[in-house]
Amino acid sequence: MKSVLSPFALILRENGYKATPSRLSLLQILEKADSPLSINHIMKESNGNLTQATLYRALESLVDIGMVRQIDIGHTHAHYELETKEKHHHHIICKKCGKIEDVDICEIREIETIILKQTKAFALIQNHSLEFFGICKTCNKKDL
Amino acid sequence: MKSVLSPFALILRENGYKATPSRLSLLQILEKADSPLSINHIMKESNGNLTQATLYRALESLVDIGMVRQIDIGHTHAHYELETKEKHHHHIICKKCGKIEDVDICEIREIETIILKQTKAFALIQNHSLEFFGICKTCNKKDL
DNA sequence: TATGAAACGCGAAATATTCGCATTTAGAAA
DNA sequence: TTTCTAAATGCGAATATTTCGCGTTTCATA
Repeated sequence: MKSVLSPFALILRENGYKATPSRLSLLQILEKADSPLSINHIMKESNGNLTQATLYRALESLVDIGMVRQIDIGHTHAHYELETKEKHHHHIICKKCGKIEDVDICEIREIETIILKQTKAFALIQNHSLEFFGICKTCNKKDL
Repeated sequence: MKSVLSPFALILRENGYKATPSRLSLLQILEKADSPLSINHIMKESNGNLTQATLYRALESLVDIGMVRQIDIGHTHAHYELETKEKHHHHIICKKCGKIEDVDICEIREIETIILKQTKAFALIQNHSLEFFGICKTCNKKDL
């Protein structure tokens, strides 16, 4: 009886990584999330399926092959989000309360082409970060 | 004898912060730098003029009023750069060797206008992060 | 189903950042 | 100029975040 590989498992193998329970469980957690998650958040979600060291190592491999995106939302620790071609997006973060909203516009690919034409030193661009920081309407009202 | 205030000192005061030696010295270090600096780097440059705690606190205030920009170049610690209207720019970072080059194009202001029209939750955008990650030509050759 | 490289778990080490509190200081006010 | 006070600093310790070493387990290939 041959088991069917999940799409996630398939991608992992294609990239030379083993489809381990840790990685699959991490991917499932990220898949359910509707905003970038911190290490602590992921640990709690995992219900003991993930060790801290394993989580860091799993994230490293997934970021490496582009399945996961590491995001800096202005804290002293990173956040992580599933990266898919269809849902590629960025964020706007409220500096007061931390609220996060997705930003779907991304004309960065075009800018990347221009950059590669201008640069003398770089051969290729693999990815980019783009986040916006501001004040949400709720916090803005409170400040008057 | 009235002493003349430096431009940096003036901006600090306008924003309600004291123009202390720590802050001015930090600003001078950042002014001389040609790429975003880490805490360690700044500490070394400062030749004992800055304590670690003071440095973190100084950076916090300067980032707060927009004189300094905190930049994530994909390490586990932040980097800092002087922010000026005239020289606003972004970066492209080599994932292999860490080389950093400035990217001068920035059409993000226009995107910000669009975002504010689309969003229901956000009142204003104060700043943004945008960095590109890729491979420099030197590292790219080595990889063949 | 045996095998080896890759991944894991554990605990400790290394980094990075923040905090508490006593002391000093910038800058406003007298 | 001198006085005064909130703000800023220095020091050392605490906290938070990330990485590492190493013995054990497991995935995936043959």
